[in-house]
Amino acid sequence: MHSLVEENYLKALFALSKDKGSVSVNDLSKHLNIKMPTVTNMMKKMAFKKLVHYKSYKPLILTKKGKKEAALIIRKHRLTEMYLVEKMGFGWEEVHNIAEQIEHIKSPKLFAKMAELLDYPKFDPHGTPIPDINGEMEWKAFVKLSECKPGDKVRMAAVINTTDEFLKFLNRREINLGLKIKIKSMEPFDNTMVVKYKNHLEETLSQMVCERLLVEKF
Amino acid sequence: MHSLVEENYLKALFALSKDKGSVSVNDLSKHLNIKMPTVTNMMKKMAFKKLVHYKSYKPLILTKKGKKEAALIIRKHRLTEMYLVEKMGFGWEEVHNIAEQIEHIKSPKLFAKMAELLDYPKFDPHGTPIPDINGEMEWKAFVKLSECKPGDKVRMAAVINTTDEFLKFLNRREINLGLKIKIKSMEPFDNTMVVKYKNHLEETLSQMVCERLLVEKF
DNA sequence: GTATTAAGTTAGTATTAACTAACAAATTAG
DNA sequence: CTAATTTGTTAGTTAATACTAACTTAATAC
Repeated sequence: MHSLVEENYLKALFALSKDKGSVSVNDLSKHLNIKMPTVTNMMKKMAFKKLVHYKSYKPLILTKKGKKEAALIIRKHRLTEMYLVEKMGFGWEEVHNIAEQIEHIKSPKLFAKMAELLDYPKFDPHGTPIPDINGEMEWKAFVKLSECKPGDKVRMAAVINTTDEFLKFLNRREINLGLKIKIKSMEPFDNTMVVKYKNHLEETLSQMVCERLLVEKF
Repeated sequence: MHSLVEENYLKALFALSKDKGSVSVNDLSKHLNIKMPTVTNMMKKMAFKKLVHYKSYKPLILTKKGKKEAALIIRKHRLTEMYLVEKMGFGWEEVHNIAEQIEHIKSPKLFAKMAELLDYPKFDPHGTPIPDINGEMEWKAFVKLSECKPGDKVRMAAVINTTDEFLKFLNRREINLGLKIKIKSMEPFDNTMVVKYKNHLEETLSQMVCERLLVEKF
């Protein structure tokens, strides 16, 4: 089994790679409040254990195994949070620290029981998915940006018909996977959308563009 | 705060010193499955922290502070066991390992909530006392059955050192918590006791058994 | 009351997971 | 395109907690 420390690295890698699919040593270092050399060393150790793909100076990428193990820790964390709130009467703001500790408990039975008592939830009350016992999450289906409504907050999930031209267009506007976008308005006559993201306070996207961007609502 | 490792030493010291008040390095070493030199070192460290009185070649004695900290860990252990059984539907045999881990969770709130949901129990279902938030236990009223005299009428209050074997033994004889027992006689040479209860008109209990049964006189 | 055995200690080593200092590679800016 | 900045790595150190081997003190046996 893995140490508590390795579990925390796994969790951080998983969380940070949500967006880009990979993580820099620097990001991980900052996120965990652990100096970079320590992170580098740990990555070598975890690479040896086949939890992460590691190449000097290259971004860190979780292996399939690493992703699954991370998901199982997230599962324990989310089940615990939900159990504490729904069954013990805690407030949502109180449970994070407790779950942060309980997620490391080695006892399949305990978490199986929590899941049972909570009726095998697939999402927590925030709508965040809870991985199942195999580490699989049920992502809500991706939708085209063109199908969203003003006010929606979404995250970039995929791009359809990725021509070079189109990717350059997206790059120029700093639109990339994982980007959080808020939809400000939509013109009904030509289906043009006005959106806001990062430091782009107002960006207009044509219907053609909006139909090629798949997003995840949150 | 103390490390998980120190907490385990505290707990072991507390458990082993129940009877004699002090513990040998050797006993502690065996109980924790840790070699003696390691124990010696740890005792010096814990003596520095005022958790244990340590003198070379002398028995180990918990300080007042050490006793309190140990009791608070026991409290967390017992509350957890009880919560798992009463509120989550676990069987008693399943909960020990889980409680062994959860007892190290740093969250006064979590255990306060467990205590609340269990109605601030002073004893677990085995009759074992649960230390309160100040580390104080209520077992003053109880005496060992072996310390009673013929003619005494007593009520079963708790069981010390509850191994599976011993619990089965008690079950076979229909001895359980709350049972009223009358002491008929005691053999002075081997301290065997003859007692009477329910429809058992004459039952003989060895000294070993009598020392493990805590009763309340009335 | 010495000899043997058991218990306890000292010294030195290993591993895990952190750190700092110094250097190297990659990226960004002018 | 070179210089400066940022990012990443190497090397060496530290603290906690374990170990073994060797030695000392205490307990027990005859």
